[in-house]
Amino acid sequence: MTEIVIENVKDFNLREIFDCGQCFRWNEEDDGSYSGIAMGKVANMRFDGGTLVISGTGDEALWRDYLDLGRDYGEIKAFLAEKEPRHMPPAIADGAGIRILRQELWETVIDFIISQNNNIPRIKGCIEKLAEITGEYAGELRGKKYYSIPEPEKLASMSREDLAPVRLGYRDKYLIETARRWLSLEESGVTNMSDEIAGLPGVGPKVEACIRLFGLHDLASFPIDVWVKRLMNRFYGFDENDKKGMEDFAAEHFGEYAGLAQQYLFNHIRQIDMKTPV
DNA sequence: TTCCAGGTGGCAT
DNA sequence: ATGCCACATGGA
Repeated sequence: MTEIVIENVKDFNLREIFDCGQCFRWNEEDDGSYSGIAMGKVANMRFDGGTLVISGTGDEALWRDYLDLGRDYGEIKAFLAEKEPRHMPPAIADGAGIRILRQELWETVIDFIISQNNNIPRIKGCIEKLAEITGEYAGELRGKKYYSIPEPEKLASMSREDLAPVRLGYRDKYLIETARRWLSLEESGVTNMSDEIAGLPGVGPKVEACIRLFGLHDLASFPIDVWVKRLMNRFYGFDENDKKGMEDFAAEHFGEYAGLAQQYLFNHIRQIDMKTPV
């Protein structure tokens, strides 16, 4: 059990990073630290006064990359607040420690196919159960066993009956078909999967945008879901079905960091509506 | 009971 | 190109 200590970490908050809907496999412990699994490595993270302590498996380089510690988020926040001074500053203040993780592509494909027409607690439950019955055992931490997300080969070999305990609903067939498509793409020599995301079964415009943002770290990608429609209406006056208008606005005002802007705003409006339900 | 959740695919205009 | 609607599941 190694312990990694990283000091002088800025623009960083574990809850805002792990509980903002970009990932689904990290959970808060009673002591305020977070435990979870990524890239097959199990770890616990605690953060206090600019010092990040990571215990478990995986080396420092791996976690630095995953947490995107090489990027200056302060610079991006200043850029966004300057480009859109009306609602961006309070949104940034609400989630000043948000970062976009560098997650594995295949996992985000699985995650966001499951996310469609679903809510975050149930998405987490489905992914947990999927890993438990189809993934590889990855280790134990604080009395809890962790399992990795199944590889495409594994998932492609499963039937809907096999996946029934995961309670995926109608999404089970999308996962299986996507795994099979993924395999055949690999077998036909496709190396750049980023061109193949659109067109996978169960992947429409919104899921594709999430995969680009969270799985390919394309910070310009701007996913539009029910919450974003709500906020674009409330903050900027858009009709809720004017997706094109919202995309143009995001590109114009948030530019290459539209996806990060989306995360600040998404987090912000959820904070508001959780506290004061309409 | 009905509505909703980080929507998509299929089918009808 | 745009507008409906069924789709599984579980919590409010």
